[in-house]
Amino acid sequence: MMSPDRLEQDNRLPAYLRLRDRIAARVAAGEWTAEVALPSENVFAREEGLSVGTVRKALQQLVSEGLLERRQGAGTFLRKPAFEPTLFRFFALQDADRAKTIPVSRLVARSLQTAPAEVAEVLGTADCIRIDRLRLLKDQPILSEEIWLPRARFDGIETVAEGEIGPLLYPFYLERFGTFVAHAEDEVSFATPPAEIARRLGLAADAFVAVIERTAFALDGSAIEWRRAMGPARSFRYRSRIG
Amino acid sequence: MMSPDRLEQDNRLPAYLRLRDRIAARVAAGEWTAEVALPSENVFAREEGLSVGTVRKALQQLVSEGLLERRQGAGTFLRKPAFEPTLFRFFALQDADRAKTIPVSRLVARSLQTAPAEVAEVLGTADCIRIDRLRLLKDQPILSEEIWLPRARFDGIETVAEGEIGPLLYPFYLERFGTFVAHAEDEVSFATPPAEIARRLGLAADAFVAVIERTAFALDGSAIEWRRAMGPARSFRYRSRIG
DNA sequence: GAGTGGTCTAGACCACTTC
DNA sequence: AAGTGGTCTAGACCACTCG
Repeated sequence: MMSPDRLEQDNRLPAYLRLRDRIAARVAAGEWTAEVALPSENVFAREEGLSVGTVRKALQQLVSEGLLERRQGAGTFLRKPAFEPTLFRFFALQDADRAKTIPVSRLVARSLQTAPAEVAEVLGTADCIRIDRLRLLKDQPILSEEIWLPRARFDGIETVAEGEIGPLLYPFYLERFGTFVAHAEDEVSFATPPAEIARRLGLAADAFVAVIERTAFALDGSAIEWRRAMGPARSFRYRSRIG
Repeated sequence: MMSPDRLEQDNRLPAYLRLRDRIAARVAAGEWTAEVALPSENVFAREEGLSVGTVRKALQQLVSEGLLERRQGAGTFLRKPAFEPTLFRFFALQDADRAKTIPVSRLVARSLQTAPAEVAEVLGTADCIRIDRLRLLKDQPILSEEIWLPRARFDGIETVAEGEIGPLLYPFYLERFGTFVAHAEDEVSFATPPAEIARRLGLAADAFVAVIERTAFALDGSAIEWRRAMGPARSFRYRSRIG
């Protein structure tokens, strides 16, 4: 209707799923940036030539995926902080105030690299960007991260000024590359760190670290990020909700 | 309609939520045990005096909560193995076949106890049953668990024959006490174990263990179980899906 | 008070499973 | 062929937010 030139995949998916994708794309394109309301159900229904019930179903899909939030009487809004909460689950928030003290991020290195086989298999390509990042809480290094991104999707991120990126990567992915992280899979384990990592974290050579390996996925289910984070085992806490 | 003597809480919740609770209660009561279909949408609608759309919404709630599953053309079914998958996330399945080798469970001790303050606060009572359990894979102890249950809900579980309980507790909670574990919150950390636990696990005194502290919740959101599990850190893997 | 999302109804047609 | 759940429509009324 609106843009038949960019029809994407119209392979007979239900109307509410196709609408979901269309709205997600417009969100990613930055059409309704801040905390401004999206069009109402009725407006969407008229514009898209669908019934209100179908529009509602599409919107609620996006709510359940964390992209939007709806407030009765007020409207439908972006949920920019989406996924932020999950970033706090790594750290031992043993501060007196376990407030939202976002750890400071310091980019140690960024470069184009050929991903190791394990990573390339997950991301579907070996043509990658690697980011090494150190995260600190109160000047104490608490996490050393190694992040792999497919170059096709994140081209140029290796040269973006560090100040532009901010402490949280997922909001930046959305704003800059239109890529929304819909879900992720984590795997936590325990190991002795490589010497280089131990040094970065200020640990003894025979210390132990917790290891979090994460694969992040876009709305369409494709893997868009692989990362491995290591932090001192003693102060490590990982929170998770099941079910 | 059917049993007005047990009206529970009719505090003006939406009809579809009240129906959800009614169906969940009947499931818990064992009304449709095996892999037999539940009544169809139309039957429920007629019986409950609601429209099909409302019945559908209640059923889909239960699907999203993991109690039921629906198959187009076939019907609506119980999902007994609910929550089983999450029980495998603890273990390093480094076997050649990473099949569903359920670890063997051995009950070490069961007794009525006053719960420590930390646990009592979560469960809402200090009048508890404590279960100590050891889990083994190929005769190797891999997890030592300390489980706290509110006595009001699980009275008698401390004397049930061990053979009746089986290796998985959550299905047993459902079958015996009508308590469905709807979700849980885990917290993973690493520590040096108490001497007693180290001994049970066959570890050196200065070894590291992974610690999983879990609170499990019923459908109505009340906490029904607290447990702490410890296992050798080196062979530990914890998988989690976010979002 | 106008507009929003939340609930609920009463249908229709379709895709699928089962017999 | 009959019955099931999945999609979609076109309304209704309500609870809530906001100007």
